[in-house]
Amino acid sequence: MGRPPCCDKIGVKKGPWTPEEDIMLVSFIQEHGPGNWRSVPSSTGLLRCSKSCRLRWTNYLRPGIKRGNFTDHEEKMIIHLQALLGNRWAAIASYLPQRTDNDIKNYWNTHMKKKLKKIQNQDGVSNSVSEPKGQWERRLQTDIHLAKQALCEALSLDKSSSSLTVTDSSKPYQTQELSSPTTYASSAENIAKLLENWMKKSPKVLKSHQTNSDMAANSSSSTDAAHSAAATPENQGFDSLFSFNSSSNSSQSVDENANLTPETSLFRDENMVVEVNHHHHDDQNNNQVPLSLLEKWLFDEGAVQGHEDLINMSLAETGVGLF
DNA sequence: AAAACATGCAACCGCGTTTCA
DNA sequence: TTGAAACGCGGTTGCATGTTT
Repeated sequence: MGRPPCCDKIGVKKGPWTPEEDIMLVSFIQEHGPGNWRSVPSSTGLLRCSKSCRLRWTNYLRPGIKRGNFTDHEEKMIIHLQALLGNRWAAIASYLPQRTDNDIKNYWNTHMKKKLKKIQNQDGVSNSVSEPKGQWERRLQTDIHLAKQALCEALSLDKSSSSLTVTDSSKPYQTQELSSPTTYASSAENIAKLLENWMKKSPKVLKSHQTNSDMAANSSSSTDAAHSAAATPENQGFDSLFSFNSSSNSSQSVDENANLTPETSLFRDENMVVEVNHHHHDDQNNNQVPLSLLEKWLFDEGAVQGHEDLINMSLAETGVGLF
């Protein structure tokens, strides 16, 4: 008597997303912002469950995502953080703002496991990466540090009069701004790039998409639009479609987003932003009572150090010593 | 050239947690 | 207070692509 899968309803489409669907989803998010996923399928007409929409956005369409080619630094971060936190991919991803948890998980399961196994075989020592001794203690300590950091940043948020810039305390290395329609621009670039790649594939791909019965309703017009748009170097069709605020960064490629701006990093945790956006004043009013005690606790042990310090501490503690 | 096998990654599934009526 | 719905996360799968035989 398990829970029925949310996507088992009749008429809910599964499988790879088409460019048309991506456009529909991004268009909706441009207007309404991310979050409130349950209303997305009905509002957009997408034949997808809300879960699928959220996943597509967070793992693929969200601006600021860097794909492929993990750098040495990122790789080391992942190894150390995995040793420290275990398979808490979302937590690990919070230290790598341009990477999604799914991406990191995939990278770990494919590249890293292999690499580490190789290294372990070379050393002839069973390493502690998978489940190091005392991991629970380290995990607990890390969580405490993160919690302190979150509180610290919440306090500074409350104290600052600025309502434009907030920091998601659970997402290190990031700054965030209030959500506005203009911040969704780079999604268009993501899609444009996707479409380019999509069109580069053999025509059979296109054909397979077109023959999909689920697309029958709107294939004639939208597929043509995608085709013509992707067929031109400038993706003109989509330029017009995504003409909103494309001037500020339209020349950037997805990879160039590697230098994450506050604008793009906004999407690291959309719900949090929306939350802040809507309830910032409420927070200021409602959270004051317990903070004095928390402040005391925080500052008794000294100011919470920066994220770098946390990482360094964690890395020193892990003693993985792979590099 | 083609079959078999390996790899990488997007997407799905199940379940614990949170939210809300 | 409670139960249903939604959210979020980690594990897993399926398929397209690349490599080897």
